[in-house]
Amino acid sequence: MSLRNALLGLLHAAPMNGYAIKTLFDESIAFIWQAELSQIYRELGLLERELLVTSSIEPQSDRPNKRVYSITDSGRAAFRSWLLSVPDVLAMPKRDELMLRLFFGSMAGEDVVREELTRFLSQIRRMNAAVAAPPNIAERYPNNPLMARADRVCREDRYCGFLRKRALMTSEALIQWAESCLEELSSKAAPTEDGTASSREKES
Amino acid sequence: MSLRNALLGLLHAAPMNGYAIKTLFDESIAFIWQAELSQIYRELGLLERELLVTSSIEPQSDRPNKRVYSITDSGRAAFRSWLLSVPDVLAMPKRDELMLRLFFGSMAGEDVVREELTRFLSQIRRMNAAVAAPPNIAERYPNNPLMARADRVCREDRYCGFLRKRALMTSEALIQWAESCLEELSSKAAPTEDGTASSREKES
DNA sequence: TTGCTCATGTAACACGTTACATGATTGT
DNA sequence: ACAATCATGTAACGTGTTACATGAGCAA
Repeated sequence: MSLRNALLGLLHAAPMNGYAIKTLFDESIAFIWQAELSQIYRELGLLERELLVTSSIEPQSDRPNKRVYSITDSGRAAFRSWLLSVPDVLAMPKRDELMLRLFFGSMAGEDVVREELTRFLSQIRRMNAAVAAPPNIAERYPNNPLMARADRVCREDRYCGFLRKRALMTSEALIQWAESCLEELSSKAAPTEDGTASSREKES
Repeated sequence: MSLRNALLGLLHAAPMNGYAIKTLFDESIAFIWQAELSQIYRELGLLERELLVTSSIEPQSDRPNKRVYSITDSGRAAFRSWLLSVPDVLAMPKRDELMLRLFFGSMAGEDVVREELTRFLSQIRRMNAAVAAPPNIAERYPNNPLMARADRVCREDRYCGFLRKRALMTSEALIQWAESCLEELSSKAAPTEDGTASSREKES
């Protein structure tokens, strides 16, 4: 139900075609929600069938025609009713492959775990930097007024500020965590000169 | 691909029936991975068809019979190859309903956002407490040696320690974040005596 | 000429959720 | 009497991913 409401929420601001929505997802709310183009097209089709949006073809000469979607009154109503009804559970369950891998870490061995943590760390550092100093989106899409507007609105919006802060705080916590794990791996069991205790031990 | 490897990993330790696996998921790795019973049964069926596990019926008199699954050699091989091949991307994309709701916070209004943050906070505090002082699982399943063993192994395992630490650090960061958001909501815009600036503003 | 951007879509598959059916035993 | 636990499963639906097809214009 969330992708559909993301779409309705974006269409609430302005009529858009699927491709533009995908760009918005990727550029402005990538760390909140993301979706594949095929998924967006499918969901837009469903929304149209349910009369929550309507579409019309906007012809273009040099480029492929656009199918531009607009939200309807019942779409607005559906979005509002989703937005205003607070769900009971807001702490979402986690399914994270790295965690699963770590859970079986003693079977994987120290080297593999170190490699995984190192990669994870560099990826989180990159996204932390991207959130701390967000690139100017408007500059990169000079002929796209939607992007410029979305960028400006989000920079000023109080709740978008909350989201940036959350991304910053969690990524910093994860950086600290991964660093501390790597330190512990280096400090203990690094020198295994004698053959008694190697990194991987078999379970009973 | 991850659920199947979670199953193979658990069966690596001991043969088990679907229901017991579900219990393990819920009690010991709930904050790492979770799955519905129907999903587990389906995946076990697929694994059996692909000869990565085998099953046999263990008759019981007073309770329904058990279908106990064991991992095969090719299952062990498949698990190992998954475990040892480090994927490129380890920082998983987030799809979090609360974040999406916050993104549209100015349309939802301050009261709704406050309610959402408050609920989120209490849920995260609860899970933080559960990780900080994990309940004794072995006590609650006195006739289940698998649970007792899983509990003991996980308490001693270095990588399970990493996982607990991660859950602690991220939940603490989220608690701080939600508290700071609620504070900001209370401090600013709490007294709106004059009608000039209300909490919700319409977009242009 | 190779590949990127813009643009729309289909098909198949993988993974996750919800509801339902069945039925004995045990605890409140 | 009612609910929970133990136990296995099916069916339908919802959501996310990957691969493919098509095609013009533009830049290195």
